[in-house]
Amino acid sequence: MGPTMQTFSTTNGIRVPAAVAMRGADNLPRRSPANMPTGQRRHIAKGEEIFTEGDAADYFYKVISGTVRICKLLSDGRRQIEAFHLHDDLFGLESGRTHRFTAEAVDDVEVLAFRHGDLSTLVHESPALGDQIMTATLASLDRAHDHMVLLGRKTAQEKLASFLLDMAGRLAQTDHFDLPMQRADIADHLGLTIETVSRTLTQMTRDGLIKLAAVGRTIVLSDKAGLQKLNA
Amino acid sequence: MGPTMQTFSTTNGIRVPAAVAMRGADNLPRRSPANMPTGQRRHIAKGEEIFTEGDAADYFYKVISGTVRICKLLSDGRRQIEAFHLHDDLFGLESGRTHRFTAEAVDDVEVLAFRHGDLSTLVHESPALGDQIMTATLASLDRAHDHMVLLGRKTAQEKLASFLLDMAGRLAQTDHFDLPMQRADIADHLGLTIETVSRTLTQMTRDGLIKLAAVGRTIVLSDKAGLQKLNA
DNA sequence: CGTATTGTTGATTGCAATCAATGAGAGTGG
DNA sequence: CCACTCTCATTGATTGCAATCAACAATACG
Repeated sequence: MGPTMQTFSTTNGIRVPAAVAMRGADNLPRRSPANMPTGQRRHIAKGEEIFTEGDAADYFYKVISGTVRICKLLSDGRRQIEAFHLHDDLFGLESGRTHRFTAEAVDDVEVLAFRHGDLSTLVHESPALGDQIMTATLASLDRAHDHMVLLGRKTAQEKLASFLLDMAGRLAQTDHFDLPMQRADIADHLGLTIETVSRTLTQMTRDGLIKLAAVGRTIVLSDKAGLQKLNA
Repeated sequence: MGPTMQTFSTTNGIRVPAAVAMRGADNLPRRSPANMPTGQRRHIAKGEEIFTEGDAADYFYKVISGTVRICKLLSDGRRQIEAFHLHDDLFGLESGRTHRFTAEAVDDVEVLAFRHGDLSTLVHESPALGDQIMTATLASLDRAHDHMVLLGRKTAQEKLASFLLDMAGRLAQTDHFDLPMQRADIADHLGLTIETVSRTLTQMTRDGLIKLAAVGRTIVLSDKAGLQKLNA
């Protein structure tokens, strides 16, 4: 895990080769690296925001480590978390000049920041890179579509089953993992309240579907098949 | 309105110049038109499907006229309509080799079909076109994000206010328009039941927010400010 | 050790779903 | 042309899932 990784991430919704970020210059034939925009490393402390809705979209980002939440707020404070972004995910790409959502660090986060204005240049000079960003964006749209089904048509239990299976796939290869976010984040991602999240997890524990550590963040999927049955 | 239109559509979520579709060849310097993929006109009758989830993603499409609904189904028949696509909107672009959702004609529809495999070639040869498709896709992602807030965090009344204002903006410049889709489509788009859609529209009529024709499809927004107050 | 934050559990409410019936058109065929 | 059917929309009665209100427990933090 790290910036030197050159394989595709296959567990993330947005698949971008790490090489794109770190060795972008090498992808451009007959160009000196000096001409190239380079991802700029940035660290964001837990709870801090990376950008807010309405900010100028000067940069887009790629997650190196940690978890980023993308959210939108209604005027009265209701919040929807559109997505959590993990290692290798891209976020902050915009069609317009400003960011249409807020990005915050769920835990301590490291990202690479790319000048948004360079996107077009990058794509011009390396069509393969353009393809990959396009693919990543389409994959993100895919995930958004799946999440709309969840928000519009699934029950609380189904929402949590889907969420846990998704996070397990992205955070670890095993059925044993620690959630990086708190209940309020899960609730605002799934269109529920924290009470319902808590109650549903407790019920799933009673049903033998999962095991919850006393601490609350550690999850074991003890009946993956049972969870998958709730998923579709 | 037709294939000769060369201006941008500004009222749709996905903005693509019509010229891209119909005169793509002209955008490619020093290339014979014979080499170029051309949009293939297709007519789909009301209710027919354009492609189904799982189909090979051989083509992507651009709406010329009519309304297309994009949906996903759960195994037990619950349906989520991810989006309605109107004039000039692109749909059916995929990151993988198969379609991840179903596209159906809400009413009689005309589209242009483009070979999906040509996308990469097109973008290679005309970076400007690539930018535009990229922009259209990002705009689509934007709309998806807005819709997630609606599905996850808005009340039935707020959902319908948002929906009516959106459709008014896209279908007409006036506050008087005909909805192309039936109540079941609206319900499955907003994460509600047809009964709740009907009741809420009736209540909005009583509140003087809208006027409903006896036929049911014709809507007048009589208090746009009132609706906008419900929107955020 | 005291305080703030986060998570769990209980009691109750309320919004939208479900179940059910009726009405209004549109299309069909006798 | 008119019954007949089918689809679509509305309205009413009731239920039920998740939200809200409330208290408390557990953990982190200064």
